[in-house]
Amino acid sequence: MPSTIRDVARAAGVSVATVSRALNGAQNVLPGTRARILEAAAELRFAPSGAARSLITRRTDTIGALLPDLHGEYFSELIRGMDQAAQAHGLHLLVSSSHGDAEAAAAAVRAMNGRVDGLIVMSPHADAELLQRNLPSSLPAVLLNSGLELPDLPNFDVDNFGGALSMTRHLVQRGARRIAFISGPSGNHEALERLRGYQAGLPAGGEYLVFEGDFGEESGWAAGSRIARSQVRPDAVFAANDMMAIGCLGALLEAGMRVPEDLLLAGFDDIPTARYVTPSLTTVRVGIAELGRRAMEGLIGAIEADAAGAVRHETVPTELVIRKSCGGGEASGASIAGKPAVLARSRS
Amino acid sequence: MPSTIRDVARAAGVSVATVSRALNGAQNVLPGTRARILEAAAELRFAPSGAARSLITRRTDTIGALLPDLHGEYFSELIRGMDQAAQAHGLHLLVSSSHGDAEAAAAAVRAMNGRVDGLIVMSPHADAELLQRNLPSSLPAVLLNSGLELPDLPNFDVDNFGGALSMTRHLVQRGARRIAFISGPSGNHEALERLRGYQAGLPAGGEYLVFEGDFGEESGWAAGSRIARSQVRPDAVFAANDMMAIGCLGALLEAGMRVPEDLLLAGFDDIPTARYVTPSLTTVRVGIAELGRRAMEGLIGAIEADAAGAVRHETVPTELVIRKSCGGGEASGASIAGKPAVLARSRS
DNA sequence: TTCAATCATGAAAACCTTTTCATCCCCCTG
DNA sequence: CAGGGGGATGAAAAGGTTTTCATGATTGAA
Repeated sequence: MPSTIRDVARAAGVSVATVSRALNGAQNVLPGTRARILEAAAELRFAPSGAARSLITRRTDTIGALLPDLHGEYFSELIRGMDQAAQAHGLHLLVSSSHGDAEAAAAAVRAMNGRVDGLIVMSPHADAELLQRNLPSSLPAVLLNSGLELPDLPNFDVDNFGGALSMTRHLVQRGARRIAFISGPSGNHEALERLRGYQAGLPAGGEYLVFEGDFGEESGWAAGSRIARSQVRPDAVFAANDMMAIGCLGALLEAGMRVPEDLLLAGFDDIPTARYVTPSLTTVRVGIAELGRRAMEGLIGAIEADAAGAVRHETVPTELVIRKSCGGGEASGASIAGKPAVLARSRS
Repeated sequence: MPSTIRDVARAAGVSVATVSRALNGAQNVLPGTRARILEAAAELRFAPSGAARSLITRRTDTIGALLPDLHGEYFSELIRGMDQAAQAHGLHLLVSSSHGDAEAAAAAVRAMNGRVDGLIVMSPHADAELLQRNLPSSLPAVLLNSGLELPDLPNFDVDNFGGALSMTRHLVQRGARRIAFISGPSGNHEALERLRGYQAGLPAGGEYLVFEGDFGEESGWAAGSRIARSQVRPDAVFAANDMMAIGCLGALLEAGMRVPEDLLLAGFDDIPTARYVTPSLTTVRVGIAELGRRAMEGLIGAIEADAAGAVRHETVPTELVIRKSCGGGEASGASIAGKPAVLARSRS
């Protein structure tokens, strides 16, 4: 059994109140007393029980993050950004993931009660009604990439539309006339925004040419095969994320096509791998860690302000990263160790 | 203010004890009573306070993970594996990272007291003495990749030695005579084990040829440049991790060398990117998620057994993944969407 | 019909800390 | 010298839940 504040008090010959004061750095305790207490605490290896403390304090110094998944570089970066901001404020991070259905998501939300001071929610199942029903009214929360416009919950997302728009225009500027788009899963909000951006970026009269994908590498490969075989080949392919672009690249190369000579190729996200494929992949950089950091900062702000006149909606800008797959960018060698080049910054 | 069990009791016209019983699924409560309570709880959006509950229960249903960093695919995978196992047991995951020095690591350990039921520690600063001093004696813990042999703490690590040994032998078998090794940071336990494996795998009289690295891409590039310029060039390079191998590859290609025609190349870890570089990278696959999962399972076992006659030390085996950078493996196209081929499995 | 046993329910303790309020001592000032 | 003020300390309440023990009722058996 771990030692309690009582044990320390007894050992130091003072009351528990004094121990609490000494340990929490209150000034009104005599230096001698404090020294005695500190020594006793160290001796007994005392560490206050977080549970008891948060029960009375009503603070847990912990932020919960509800994520749909933990797979891949995207979430790694997201967690890193969130943790960084949390750490800067002396907070811990409690992650909860893979709640496959709405029921599990609701349970996850409820399970956070009394364990966290605030919640970052990123879940396809977290619709307005579910949140309203399960989120304890007193628990501050922010949404991530939700696509929801809730009156009482701030939302943080990426400028998917603006990024896709810039990229499409860039491809046009590079001389592409027929630009194909490999879409993400149809229900996905981010995928839809990127599709909208592509559409908006096409020149007047430009052909709208969409292949369905699901953000997975395989679906990119499938689309690539179809593109390679098509009668009138597009002269550029823009995939809604990097993994599909990479899959597509594999199919194109296998079909004997050359990138970027025969076809320009672009992705979205700028996952680390994008720099290392051959040819290196032109893409839209999303500050994923930055997104996580901002969401965390926003949440912390909401917690502290309490009566939050805070930000309601924040969109993280994107950057075009031009590499060899669309004929631009760095030399082959440099592309491996070099930093990504920044061409344009989307509207924020 | 969130509603408490008291509010529910009042609303349902019963005592708090009965509410507690009903909500926790005890059998000794009349169906009618239970229904009334459930309804009242839903109405009030009641969710029990985790803090209060763990105070009395002495369980938090949370496992803490102390990590040195969150950067890169390695930790993403590790967290995923840990979370997967935790979730399977209905536990949450509390991550804590980037404690730069021993002091911060100690503080992080102490901060976990009363917040978690167990601790997974992976920290270069967590030496035996620090742990002994700061780990509450009652808190179950396991070590990850520590290189420490502590009598009372189970340790989980990867078979770094065996993996490096297999890879070195494989290179020899492919005909390599002069095999260079790019090492990891000198203080790092894993790096040392891999170096040992390389050394052990060299044929009798084989030349010991080590370039210093630090696990970063840049250091791999630097080593690659030196190798390309060297008088008597090695005919194979084995890097202690994939990032250095990739950096090395860039330098070699820039120097006009061909891989694998002029030089075989191999890495260690099998990070996702390894499949996508050109030529695809031969490497040693480490089941990172598997490692995380096992550590978590081991910890949970220790918690439940309590008087743990449990596993003291577990080493996760590695697999050789043969790709094109050493002249073997899949065709170029298939290497992008295909699964990694497994050649050999290291001793466990 | 009566006694015992079973079972649902309630009262209250326990978990461990922080914090308020009261107490006490000492020192300073009038 | 007396009174007051300030500062260190202690006693006790509060926080929300689970759990033990007691109580009362209902049911079954003798």
